[in-house]
Amino acid sequence: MFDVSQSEVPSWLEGLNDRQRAAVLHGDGPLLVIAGAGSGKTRTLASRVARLVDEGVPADRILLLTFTRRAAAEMLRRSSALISNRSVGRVWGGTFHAVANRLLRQYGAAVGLQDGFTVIDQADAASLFGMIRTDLGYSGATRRFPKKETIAAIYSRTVNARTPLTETVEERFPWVIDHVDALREIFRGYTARKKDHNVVDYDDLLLYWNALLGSPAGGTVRGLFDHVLVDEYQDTNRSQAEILRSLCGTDGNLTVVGDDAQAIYSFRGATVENILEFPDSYEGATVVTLEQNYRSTPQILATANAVMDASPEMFPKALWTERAAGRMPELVTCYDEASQATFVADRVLEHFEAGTPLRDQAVLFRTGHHSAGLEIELSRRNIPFIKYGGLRFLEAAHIKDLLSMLRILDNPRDELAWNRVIQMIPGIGPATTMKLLDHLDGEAADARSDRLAVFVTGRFPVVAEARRPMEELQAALGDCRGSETAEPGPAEQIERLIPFCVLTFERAYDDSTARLADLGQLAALASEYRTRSRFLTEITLDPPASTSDLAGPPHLDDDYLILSTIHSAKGGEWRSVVVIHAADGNIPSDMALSDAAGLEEERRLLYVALTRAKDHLAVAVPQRFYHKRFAASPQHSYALPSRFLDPAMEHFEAVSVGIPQHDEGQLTDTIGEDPVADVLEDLWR
DNA sequence: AGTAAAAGGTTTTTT
DNA sequence: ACCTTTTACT
Repeated sequence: MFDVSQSEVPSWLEGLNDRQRAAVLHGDGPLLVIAGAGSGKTRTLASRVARLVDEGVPADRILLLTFTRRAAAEMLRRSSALISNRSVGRVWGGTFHAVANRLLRQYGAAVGLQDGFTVIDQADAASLFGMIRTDLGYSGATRRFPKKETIAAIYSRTVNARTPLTETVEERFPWVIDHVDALREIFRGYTARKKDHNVVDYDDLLLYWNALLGSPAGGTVRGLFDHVLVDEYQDTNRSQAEILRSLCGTDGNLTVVGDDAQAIYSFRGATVENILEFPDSYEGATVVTLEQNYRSTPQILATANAVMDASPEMFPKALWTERAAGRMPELVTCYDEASQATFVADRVLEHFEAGTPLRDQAVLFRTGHHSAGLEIELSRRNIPFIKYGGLRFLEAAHIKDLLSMLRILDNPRDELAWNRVIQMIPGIGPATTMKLLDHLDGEAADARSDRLAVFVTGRFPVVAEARRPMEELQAALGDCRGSETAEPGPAEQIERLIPFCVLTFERAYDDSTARLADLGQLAALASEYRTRSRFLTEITLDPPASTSDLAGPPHLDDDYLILSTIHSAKGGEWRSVVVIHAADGNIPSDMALSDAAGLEEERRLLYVALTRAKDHLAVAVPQRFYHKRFAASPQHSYALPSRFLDPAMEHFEAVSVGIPQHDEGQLTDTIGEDPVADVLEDLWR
């Protein structure tokens, strides 16, 4: 089977174990690689791509689908390093969504998509749902109607999981069960509105790609690729599985790699059935299991395995390692969040002094805000850090303002963008905006033109305070549009729009200076793109990690600690990992307790977190934490370590931090943590 | 009539 | 700390 002679072992086979070699050398037909945590999955996939190219498959006929753009870039970089004479640069690499976008820009007409469509992100989708909800009169009339974000989540889940609306609501959103009929109406309106505005959302990208494969153009698209490789297959949803099946057929050259023990995206409609049922769906599929872990010490691996052993696993595998023994993982009981932050900062500096750069250390947590206290402590101590997950650059209101202006230029039918931009003008609210847009559309229809053209040349009676900003906006948009032949680059357009922001930010934001500075950052980012349209699409499909979270002294320069949600840490590995807020209620999250499947996913989440560590692992549990339910009266309560840690207790070394002597062992008897505060609370009650 | 300020309620995780 | 609804003010 291997006709590779000993004398000339290709570099893409060097240092691989037997299982990995089998995956790399697998010929045609479906291949499933079950790759346990740290089992050299990336390397194997990169080697396989290298082998294909080396053996003559044209690079641009290979499709590599990954979970993030970064992952694709990293894998292709490693592939390139493994082959000497040919380039791997033209491999189609990226997320399902990015590839769908690329294909639909070219072949979208076959499924009724119009040229120049705009891709909207989850937040935009939510805004659109908000508009429709108001238009249909569900805002004031009905009590306790779900928030627009919730509506968007229900929609997305229904579409991605392909479950009927009623079922989605019953199982996942039982508290809105009374509004199913209203939701149905809103969803219909949403679909129609997107078509009107020539916009597509994330879910549409997958739906249209799937539809494209079933259309007359399907054969052409299928014919583009000789090999398709998919990473993180356990986190694909039904739409994605259908796309692959349609793209490759049941006996095509499809390689999927994943680990059912690391499935953590079911909230997004991902279904672990995709990977579990792969051998049935693709008869004759070869299955390769990678079980040797190259990442973690035996102690860390034993801990993670103990957590996972309590869960029923469908693909049996036992991770093992040849690595030398290391230190026992620590279970750190902290008095409160403050002592947890102190512990983390101390520990990070300790490792740093001992030679582990900050970027080889990570702090992981369940939700974005769990790092808030730590971030303050790190800033105070001048430890630079960067945070992944949680709030993003793109989600900030002022960034959305500016991007909306670019979107108007790009797609004058983008209602969402128009609404946002026009309402930036002082003295103009929803009612005036609606009137203005209606007026524009009327004029545009008469003149057989678009509303942008009418807007930049027209004159509109507005209240005095709105006059100057309005004129500035018209002039700026006009300049950005340029002439038919010469349009300024995206960065220049942003610069041109800034004066308008100067006029409007003052009123809208109390920290307008900082926000204006961010726009400069955005321009810098945009300068790397040739066209505005490209810039807009790329930034919504692959949003940058936050920029302003950097702090710290110059001498540490490019080194920074990694803070990340566990979800965003997927695929990462660090020499030292600290998992914080590992209390029951956080992991598992209180909200996941209602069904068994949700609980299991939380367990896998913890497993993913623990298996990121190479040499050092610590799990911190603050005993006392504050509920800020209503900002008025913060209540504190006691937390226990995550229930998932119970079966792993013997693998941990117990450590306590910040617990006052007299408090130890009698926590349940404590009456009031802060008697003075309690007295005052009583007085104000 | 429409906008801006103030009060009131509030289920993570992300392409 | 944020978004939606209510109230006040132009």
